Amino acid sequence: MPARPRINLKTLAEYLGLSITTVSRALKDGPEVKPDTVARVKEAAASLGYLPDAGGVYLRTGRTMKICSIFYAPEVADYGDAGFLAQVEGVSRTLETDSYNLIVLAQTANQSPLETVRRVLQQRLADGVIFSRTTPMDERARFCLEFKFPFVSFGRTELHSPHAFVDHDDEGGVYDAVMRLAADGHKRIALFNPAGGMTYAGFRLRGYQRALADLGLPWDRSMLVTSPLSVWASQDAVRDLLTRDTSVTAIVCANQLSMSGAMEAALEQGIEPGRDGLRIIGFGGMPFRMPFEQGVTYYYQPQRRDGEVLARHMLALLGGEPAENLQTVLPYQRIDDLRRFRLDLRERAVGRSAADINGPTASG
Amino acid sequence: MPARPRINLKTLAEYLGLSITTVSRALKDGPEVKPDTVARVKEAAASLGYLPDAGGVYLRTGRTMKICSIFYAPEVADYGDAGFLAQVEGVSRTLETDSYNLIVLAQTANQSPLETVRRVLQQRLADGVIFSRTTPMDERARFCLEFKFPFVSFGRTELHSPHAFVDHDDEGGVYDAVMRLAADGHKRIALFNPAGGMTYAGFRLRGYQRALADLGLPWDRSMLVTSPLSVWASQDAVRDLLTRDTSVTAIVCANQLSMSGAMEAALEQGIEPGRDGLRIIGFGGMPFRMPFEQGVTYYYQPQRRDGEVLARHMLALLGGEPAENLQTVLPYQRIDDLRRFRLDLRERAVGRSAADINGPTASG
DNA sequence: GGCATAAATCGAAACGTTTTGGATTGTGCA
DNA sequence: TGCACAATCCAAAACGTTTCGATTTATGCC
Repeated sequence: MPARPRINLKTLAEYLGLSITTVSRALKDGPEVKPDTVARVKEAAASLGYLPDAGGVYLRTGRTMKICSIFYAPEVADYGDAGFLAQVEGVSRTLETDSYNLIVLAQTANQSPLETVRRVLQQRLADGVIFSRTTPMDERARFCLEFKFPFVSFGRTELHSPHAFVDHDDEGGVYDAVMRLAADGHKRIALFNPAGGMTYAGFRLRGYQRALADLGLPWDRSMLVTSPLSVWASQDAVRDLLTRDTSVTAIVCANQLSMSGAMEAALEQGIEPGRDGLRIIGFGGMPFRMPFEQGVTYYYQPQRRDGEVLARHMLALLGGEPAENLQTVLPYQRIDDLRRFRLDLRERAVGRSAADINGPTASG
Repeated sequence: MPARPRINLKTLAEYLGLSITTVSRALKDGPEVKPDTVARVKEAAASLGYLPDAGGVYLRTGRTMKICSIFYAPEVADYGDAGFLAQVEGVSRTLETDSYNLIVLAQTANQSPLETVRRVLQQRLADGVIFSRTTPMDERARFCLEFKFPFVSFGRTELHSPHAFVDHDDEGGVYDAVMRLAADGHKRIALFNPAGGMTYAGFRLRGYQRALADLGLPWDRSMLVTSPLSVWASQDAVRDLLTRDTSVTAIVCANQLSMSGAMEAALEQGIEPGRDGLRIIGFGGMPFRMPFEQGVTYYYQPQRRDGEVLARHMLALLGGEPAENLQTVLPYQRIDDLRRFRLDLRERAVGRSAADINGPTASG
């Protein structure tokens, strides 16, 4: 093992001719320490390069100074990143402002969602956890609430107990999408929702039904497609839909993978995706290139900004803020011209300003 | 903070009527502990749910039981993941077999590569570090060698001191690509190499030049394109090439983002990418859909398997294995029919076997 | 100068685990 | 039974930091 940092509280105390206690207290702005002494201690610590040893702090206080973010490997690792790493960057950069570091754990296909969270708590891997793909009665949320393990979910639950979350306005997004499609003359609009019983699917269905009701359009159950969100599964599901119902003229997709799958399926059926064929609208955090982009509308969630909000809520939670105050529903940013948007992203990338990359509606 | 696990060495020792020392020794198969006692202690530990407290272990031994993997945010987070999360899954799953956990850190655009590594060491965030995008005289590798900080690089350096690495056979891959293009009649073959002075660019250039020499084709410097690897930068660079030289019939691209960029640029010039127009070959770990796939050859690096090898080298290094024995160059797996390959991946995904997803040449 | 009080600093113990070296117990032989 | 040696177990200290409560120093008043 490499040598330990040579400066610890003991050496610092010896250097200053003070006790370890006083030095520790001074570094934490203890009110019973003379301001003179505080300044002297801090100056010496800075000039000697003292860094607190996280292990010592943990053993005494029980605080690991780590937050764990869990990603669902089958969804992310095989088919491309839907923005998780952008979120990781946002989370970790924000945590660092409070000396926290982010641990990333993969939940593989053969693990239950709860197993990974349980492990984080049992092994004291982190002071709190961030997880997504929430369900209405999410067992992880219930576990964390029961054991008082701090967490911020990316997505809501329907639990009565308040807890911290960051989510997007799925109901509003789908409502907007359907209203716009209807304004373009579409009457046979399908909704593609994710399989897995996630909470956000409910919000999306609600937005869909509300828009239909407001439009005076009938609610036709066969217009609801439910499927896992891989390109392949999406392609299958949309193929089925288009085969059994040729009157469908538009699909509101769950994410960009399912948008790609829907485009593939349309091509298979000899239908051109886009404004003149099958109209495709979708959601997501990574506007990378899809088979077709013209006539595609994309509801964008800037994941880096999302990550920052997640981290801020987590820090506030750890600082004692009540969870009721840490519940944020962020708007989607609608992109009607994906190509233009990606060009804009490109120009901003040249400027290399991370804050700008989050888009003009970033209010974080 | 949540309560600490209630079972520690003290409670276990009291339960067994032994000293803390003996219990600790027994759990580690200490040779001076009676086999009877060892078995008794282990059984009690298992049934009472004893888990060692990582903080206590760290404070005494200096071992954090964590490995840190650093990703370069601008390359990964903005433009989509080139397989990093698949690698994360492979690394973390393999580390877990030795009770290690993976920390993922983002190196942002305004940080130097060394800064993140230095921080990991100074703050004792991990026992070792994994980083990629190595340069020939990589300052991170030199730093780690100087301070004896264990590391495994994903990519080689040209440093004299031996160190552990996992890399792909870039020279062999490009050699193979050029030979095959030549066998198809191509004589004006461009090489698209990454900007940034990374070691692997040298290997690729070497493979390119060696193939040309073996083929008796002239080495024309204008056939070498160097650019950052975003879709946008790639598109620009290939546009420049095609504008100034219309005789180019094939490009060996650095990764699939640059393949996409090259396809975009070809389309701009009214050239059809593929077997009858501009032939495009590339490398990468994430065979997601590109604008064109017919006539495209893809040298695939299965990142999950790569991650497993990285983790095994790291564990061996920490276990005292000399770095000279931990240097692995993995072959690329050539995919001539991307569409077929993705269908195969899909079928395997249905089977949900992670080992199979790495492909038939996985020798890991 | 002595006393009371406040300000400032300090010693000791705690957190969980590992490891060195000592103490205790068991065994074999004269 | 006593001695020497091996097997087995144990006490104490270390790691770095925080925090409780005690001790020391400084200040103001009579």
